[in-house]
Amino acid sequence: MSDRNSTKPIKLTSLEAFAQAAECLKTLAHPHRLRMVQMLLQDRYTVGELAEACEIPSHMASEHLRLMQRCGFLACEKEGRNAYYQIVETHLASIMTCIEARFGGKTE
Amino acid sequence: MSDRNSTKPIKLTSLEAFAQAAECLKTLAHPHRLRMVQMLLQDRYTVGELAEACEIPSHMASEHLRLMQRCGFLACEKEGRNAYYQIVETHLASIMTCIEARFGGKTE
DNA sequence: TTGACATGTCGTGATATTCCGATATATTGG
DNA sequence: CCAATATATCGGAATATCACGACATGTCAA
Repeated sequence: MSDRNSTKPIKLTSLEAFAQAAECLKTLAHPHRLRMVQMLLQDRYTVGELAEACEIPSHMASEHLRLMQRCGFLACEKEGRNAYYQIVETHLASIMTCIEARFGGKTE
Repeated sequence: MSDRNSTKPIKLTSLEAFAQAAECLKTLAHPHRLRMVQMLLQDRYTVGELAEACEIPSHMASEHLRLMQRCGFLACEKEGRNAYYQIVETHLASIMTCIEARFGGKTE
C-alpha cells in the first residue's frame, strides 16, 4: 500500500444510506419517469397529460407515478375524475439540473 | 383542459437523451458502485482497495468497475499487477453532491 | 520456473423490472 | 340509471440484473 491514501482517513457515506439512494436512483432511472419529473418540476399535471407527453398509455403512466409516489418523489391530488401529481421531494430539482447539464437541456 | 399550462409551451428534453440518462443512472444506482464513485472522486484506488471498502470479493468489484467504465464514468490504468481506477466523467461530482445532500454526508 | 497474488471473465440460478392486456373503480353528463 | 371518461390494479411473459463459484490471465518475487 502506498502512502497515497494511507495517511488521510477517508470520509464515506454509510452503505445503508447508499442503499436508500440506490433505490431512489433506480426509480428515477427510466426515460418516461425522467420526463414526468421534468414536467412536474415546472407545473402539476394529470395522469393523462403526462402519459401523452411520454407517448404511452395512461394506465402505464399511472404505474410509473405510483412508483415515484411510493419512494417519496410525488404526491397526488384528486379533482373530480382527474388526478393531479406534483413534486414533493425538493432535491429532485437539483438532481434534474445535473442530468440536464450532462445529457442536454430542454427544447420545445 | 384548464388554461393552467395550455398557454405556455413547455420545454422538454428528448426521450432519446433521457434514455441515455436512464442508462447511466441505472449504472450508478447500486450501493457499492455509489461508494466506489464517492471514493474515486477523492483519489484513485485499486480494485482490491475498492472491494475492501465495499466489503465484497474483489472479482465482484472488478465487474462493477467494468460496468462503470463501459458507460464512461471511469478509466483504468494498469501498474504492475494492480489496476488503478479514476473518474473521467466530470459530472459525477455534482451528481454525488446532490445525492449526499439528500441521503446524508460522509463520516469517517 | 514455480507459486502466490491481483485482476478479469464466464456461466448459472435467483430475483427484479418492464410492458402489456384485461379488468376494476370512481366520476361526470345526459 | 346508463354510457363515457379518467385512473388504478392485477397477472403474466419477456427481459434484465445480481451475486456467486469456477476458472483464466498476467505479474512479481524467490
